[in-house]
Amino acid sequence: MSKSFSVSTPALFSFELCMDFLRRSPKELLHRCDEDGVVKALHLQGEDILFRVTQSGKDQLSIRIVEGTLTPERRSALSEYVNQWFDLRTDLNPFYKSVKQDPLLGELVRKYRGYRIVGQPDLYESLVWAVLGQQINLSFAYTLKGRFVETYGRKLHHDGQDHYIFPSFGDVAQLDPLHLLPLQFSRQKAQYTVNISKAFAEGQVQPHLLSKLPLAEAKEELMRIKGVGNWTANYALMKTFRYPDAFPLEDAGLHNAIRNRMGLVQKPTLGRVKSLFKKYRGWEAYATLYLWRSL
DNA sequence: CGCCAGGTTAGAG
DNA sequence: CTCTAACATGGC
Repeated sequence: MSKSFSVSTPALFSFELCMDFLRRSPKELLHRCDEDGVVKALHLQGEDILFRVTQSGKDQLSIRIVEGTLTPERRSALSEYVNQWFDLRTDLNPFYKSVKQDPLLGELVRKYRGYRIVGQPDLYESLVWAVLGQQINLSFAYTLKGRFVETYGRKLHHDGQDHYIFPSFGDVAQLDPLHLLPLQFSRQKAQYTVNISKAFAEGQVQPHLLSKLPLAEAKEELMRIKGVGNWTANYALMKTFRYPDAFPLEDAGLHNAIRNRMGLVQKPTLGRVKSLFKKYRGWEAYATLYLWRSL
């Protein structure tokens, strides 16, 4: 069987802009970018595989298995993964039309035409990553994630390079939070990380059930975990299940972007952000994405 | 005594 | 309901 196959891409999709996002930190261990594409390791149906995504033609992505076998089941799972990763099923036309004249977003959607939310298909990884990023700069967050992944994740060697797979919640659930302190986790981050892992391991959070709930209820479920507040729940639901109306309202970066674009001296209040976002109803996640991009 | 960063919790008022 | 301290450390 062939080692590669194609996935077709919609109108208004820019692989390059999504690649820019994937390239944003040199400390990222969970995928590796080069000039043409991205390589990622994944645990899929009982086997660790390594695959590479590149653009092939105007409206297609090519997926090639670098290590592992490509069965028909795996092919369809990978195709689904890539669709979800790059959000290929969303039609951006209605959004672009509605913000054409918008003072905050009009210019941004023209400048970053085709940019899509690069998702995080794994809810567990989304939540842990959000906790690691709480209240610290992104660079340090990547340092913490790198140590966590190197210490508790799995490693795939290929062609002289290491590729990492995110730790499993079952393994992390058994850790005493104290074990994470040497990685320079704060006590809080350590406790929150183990809390999340336990919630998954003990079945309190079941992603496939959660994804069927309305946003408010899904958020409520996630926020029962100590360490997952409104910001984190929104962030994870936006990145993993792509609730179009989920967005981290309290996000400092979002506030800075609004301040910059509106020429404000101070960051907007929560009420102001809420009211500004009313006109983006149903596209809050994408409005947030483009504002983040402007930073 | 420098301030803010892709926040959250517990406790006080 | 709103306000505050504590959490740990890097980057500018």
